[in-house]
Amino acid sequence: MVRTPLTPEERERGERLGRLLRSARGERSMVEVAASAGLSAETLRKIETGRAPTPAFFTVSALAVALGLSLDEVAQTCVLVPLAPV
Amino acid sequence: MVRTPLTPEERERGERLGRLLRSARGERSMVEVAASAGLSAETLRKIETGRAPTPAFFTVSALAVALGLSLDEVAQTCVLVPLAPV
DNA sequence: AACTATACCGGTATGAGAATGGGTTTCTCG
DNA sequence: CGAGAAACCCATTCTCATACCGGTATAGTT
Repeated sequence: MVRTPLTPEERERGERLGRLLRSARGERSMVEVAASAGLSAETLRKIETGRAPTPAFFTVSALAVALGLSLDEVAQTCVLVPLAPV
Repeated sequence: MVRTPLTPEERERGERLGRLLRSARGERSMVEVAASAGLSAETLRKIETGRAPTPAFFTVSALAVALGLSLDEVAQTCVLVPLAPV
């Protein structure tokens, strides 16, 4: 096995990331935010809809800057799923 | 052109990210940190050496957790390169 | 009704991340 | 000297991110 396919958990994580980014976008248009972050609107749409569940680090970083988000908060929101609590 | 090849600037950015992660690793071994972050040692080595200049967001996120780094600081350190100074 | 803007969707193409395995070097310790 | 760890390097392979295209749907405006 060379490259493990994405697990359902990873896809759910991507969906959480997408929902977070979309809510942060608010009323602004996809085209505007995507241009502000330096990526295509199609890519932004796929990330927001969860169809690109594991985007590149600097892509998310640019989006966080464009949306005024903290990367640490973004990561925590997406990763901190209730798994194996104490 | 469907997928633009990485520019030299993007590769330099990846090298900065790699140097930052390596210095944060300190005396710990690659195998240990990679296992702690849930990725292979080869992948960590490629990221540290800049041969994987645009790693996935959650990969860097897991590394930041394993190394005790702030994602925002990581992003700033890598993106905030002295370009076009006054 | 026609036009515009926005977003969704499927398909296509390509570059690159991620993992594996094998090989090499260097260092340290028994 | 031999064994082991640690890091580097290369080749291969699978999967996916990114981008562009065309088409569709909806809502708002004129």
